[in-house]
Amino acid sequence: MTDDMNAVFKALADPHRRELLDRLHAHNGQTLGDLCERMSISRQGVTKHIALLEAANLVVVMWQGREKLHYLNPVPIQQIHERWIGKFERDRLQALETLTRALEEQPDEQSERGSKK
Amino acid sequence: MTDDMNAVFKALADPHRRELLDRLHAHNGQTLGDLCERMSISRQGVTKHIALLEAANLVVVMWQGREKLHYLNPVPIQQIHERWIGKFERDRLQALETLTRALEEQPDEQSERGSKK
DNA sequence: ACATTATGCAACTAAATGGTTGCATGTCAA
DNA sequence: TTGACATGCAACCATTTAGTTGCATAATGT
Repeated sequence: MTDDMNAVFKALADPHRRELLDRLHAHNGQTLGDLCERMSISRQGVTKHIALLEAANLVVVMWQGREKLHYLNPVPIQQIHERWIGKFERDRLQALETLTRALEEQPDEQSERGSKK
Repeated sequence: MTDDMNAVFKALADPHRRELLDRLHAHNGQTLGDLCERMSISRQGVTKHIALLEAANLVVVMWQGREKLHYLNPVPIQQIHERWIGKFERDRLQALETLTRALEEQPDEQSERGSKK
């Protein structure tokens, strides 16, 4: 519970997993079968992705008979926002200003090396 | 410029890269050498990470003589927040409530299979 | 001019990742 | 009880990733 931020960022890094979160966001409490529908990968592929999402605590599951119901847990995302994104946004304007000023300081020497063939 | 969200998420998935962003956040405009200090990996390792951060447009570079100055670009992070995190946060309470209600509906059958040895 | 400094590029390796297939197991319904 | 359904587990493979080392190049200071 201390710093699984890493697991959360890793989990968010894959498009399929973000898709799964999006689907749960659209309709919470879906079964594995539901989540597999119109997914381009196999059921086991989806299972593996879900395992990561569970490990990151982004998805919690509940068994109901033979069905596995999946629920979105928005808390880790909230934490990312608070612990990590917030601090960048906070100085967004200031950072841009710093960059702008820096760029203006060397109007002659721009990307001499950056654009070499 | 359309959807490099994937590149951004991927870039954020690595602890070293987040560390680099943190360092630039603490002190903008550092050189490669600066950023390598007290980093546990080699300079080339750092270079590779920075390449990804640049590809994701999270860091912009400016050459000044032989020095490469790095600046944090907070815009993509801002976009993540707006396009992706915001929508989850928005229903945070509602989603938790849904989960809570769902859990209460089956007080008998919890994780019968989930806890099998 | 020369040594030093700041960086880039390329080749290579090890490990992690994303995907598959095959088979096993528990649950439901007839 | 039996067959179909929902899912899990394990082995395997291909690709990507994170890291290294070695050498090349451009700018700087003396």
